[in-house]
Parts: sequence; structure tokens; C-alpha cells
Amino acid sequence: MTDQKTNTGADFSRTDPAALEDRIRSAALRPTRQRLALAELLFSNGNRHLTAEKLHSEVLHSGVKISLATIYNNLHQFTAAGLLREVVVDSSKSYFDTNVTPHHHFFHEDEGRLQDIESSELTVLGIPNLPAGTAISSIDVIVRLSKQSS
Amino acid sequence: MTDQKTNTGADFSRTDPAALEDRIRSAALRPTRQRLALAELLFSNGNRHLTAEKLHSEVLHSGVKISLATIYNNLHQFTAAGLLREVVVDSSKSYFDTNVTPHHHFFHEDEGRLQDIESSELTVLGIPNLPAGTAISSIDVIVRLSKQSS
DNA sequence: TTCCTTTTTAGAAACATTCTAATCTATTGA
DNA sequence: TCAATAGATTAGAATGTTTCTAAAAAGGAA
Ligand SMILES: [Mn+2]
Ligand SMILES: [Mn+2]
Ligand SMILES: [Zn+2]
Ligand SMILES: [Zn+2]
Repeated sequence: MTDQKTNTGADFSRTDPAALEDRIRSAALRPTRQRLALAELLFSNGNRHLTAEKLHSEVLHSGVKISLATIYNNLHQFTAAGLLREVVVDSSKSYFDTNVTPHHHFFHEDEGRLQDIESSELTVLGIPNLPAGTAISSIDVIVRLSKQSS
Repeated sequence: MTDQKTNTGADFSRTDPAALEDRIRSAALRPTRQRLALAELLFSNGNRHLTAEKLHSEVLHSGVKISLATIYNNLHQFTAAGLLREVVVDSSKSYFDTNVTPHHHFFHEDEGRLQDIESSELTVLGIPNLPAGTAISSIDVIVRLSKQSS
């Protein structure tokens, strides 16, 4: 299991504004006020797993007014640029993950919370031959956790 | 990988009406016209992976008129009774699986289609120690497949 | 600045799913 | 056989998440 602050590349835990701006520019996106506020929440606090609504409420609480449409636009643009990945664990809402390296998850069902399991720890053995004409896009392991029955 | 008709218990591929009725009764549910029509589609055609909408359109095409609310009611009742399990692979809709034994999946992303991988074939090694106070509810492995890049 | 493109936005729309509350049906046992 | 009752079905409204629309605002190149 990884530490909450571990990241593959540089440590963005205390990223200065200029670095965030570079990160956005390198994705061929303009560093708008809204995008900078989102990038700060997403990329300056270690690895995170967030829904659109959670990110929206965080950014509003931080004092920046952003519409929900902009949250979705940017989550998708960041995902397309490889700065985020989408994790499917719930059939009603999407989670976005700031850890874009291959890894797996614990999912705390009662809290709706994801927790990383590093690829170096967990191994999947015995994947059958792939159906003809297909290639692996990703391998997702979700270990669903419930509260221990007393 | 399992054959499409393989099932853990009896073979329900050509289940007679009386057996379907028993199956429903043993779940403490009444064998209504609607429930029997759904059970026939679900449990007399090998292992299946269906969305509510797909099941609805199949049952309508078979000539039985059932409301979508009833489809959902019954999918959830069958799931609660252990006759179905829900598989989360898409953040916008739910899939219901007639194979309730522990197993994993290929997911054909382009077609939105699930395919079983038997537990006897695929192994997950190295699950970290569980967070305190939690227990494993299930382990879901999804191997996402895209069309092979030519 | 000017011009062009990207971005943001409010609100409408779409979509899957659940809820409501009325009607209908299966079961039971008098 | 037939009430009585609990369970099941239904249409349509409501919900929650996500996407779309179209107009206004802002960024960036020159
Ligand atoms: Mn999406
Ligand atoms: Mn459900
Ligand atoms: Zn993660
Ligand atoms: Zn399956």
C-alpha cells in the first residue's frame, strides 16, 4: 500500500503556482483562474480520489466560484491529457484519480472511499488468452471492503 | 475462461416452467406472470450479463408487456436472493450477472459486453493487510479490452 | 489594441434509476 | 369458493449525475 503522499514523478504536495501553471500549459490548456484553482486542489495535496461533486464543493469552500459544468469540462480535459484517470467503482458516479500510474484499489463501500494498492504489491496471474482482435486497455482490481461484522 | 453454458449448479439451459417456478418460490417470491417471463430469459439461457434496458427490450420482444419499474424491482429482488449479482464496469449503468459464483471479467469496451473469467484461471496475489475494522466483501478483476490497434 | 480561439457559464436536456400511490393479483384459510 | 391480506405491478413523477447548448467572458498571439 502506498503512502498518501507518494507519487511517481515529482512531489506536488507543495507545488508553487508557477509549477501548476506549467503543468496546465504542458497539457495545451490555458491557465485560467478556474483551472488553477482546480489544479491546486487536485495536484498539491498528494494522491486523491474525487468525484465531481466533491471537487466542486471543495473549490467553492476555498472561495472560488466555479460552475459544475466547468468542473466536468476540466476533469475530462485533465483525463484526456493524462493528468487524471477515471476509476469505475460505483454505478452511479465517477471517481477521478490523481495517481495515473498503474495501480489497484481498496474501496470502502460504506464511506464511498478509494485507497490505493500499488502495482508492486498486488499481482494478477493467469489472465486467459485474449479474444481475437482485442488488446488489454487496463486491468482494474477492486478489493471491496465492508465494515467488519462484530 | 468458461464456456457460455457452464454453471456451478444444475444446468438451467433448458429449464422447464416448473423448475423456474420452484426457483422463484425458493426465493420467497410469488411466481407471477412477469417474474416467470424474466426468470425464463435470465435462467434458461446459460450465463448472462444484462442491463435493465436490455432485459426490458428482450422481454417486450418476447411478447410479454412488463414495465421498466418491474424490471428493476425484480433485478434487485433476485440479487437480494442471491440469484443474480451486480457487476460495476460502467459508471452510467448497471450490469446484472446470472453467474453468482466468484469469478472475474473481460469487458469489451467498444461493445459494452462482459465475458467471464473463471476464478480457477485467474489469481490475485499480494493483497495488502486490510485496514483495521474492515473485511473483504468481494474482489473484482476487470480486464478491459479495446479493439486491437491495426 | 485587435482578432481569434478557448473557456466559462446558466440553464435545459438527457439518461438511468428510484419513488409514489393507485390498482391488481396470488395466496390462504374460513 | 371467496374474502381478506400481503405482495406485485404500473404509469408517471421525481431524483441524481452527467452532458449539451448557446451566449458571454477571458486568454494569447501579433
Ligand atoms: Mn466521463
Ligand atoms: Mn442498484
Ligand atoms: Zn488510485
Ligand atoms: Zn460474469
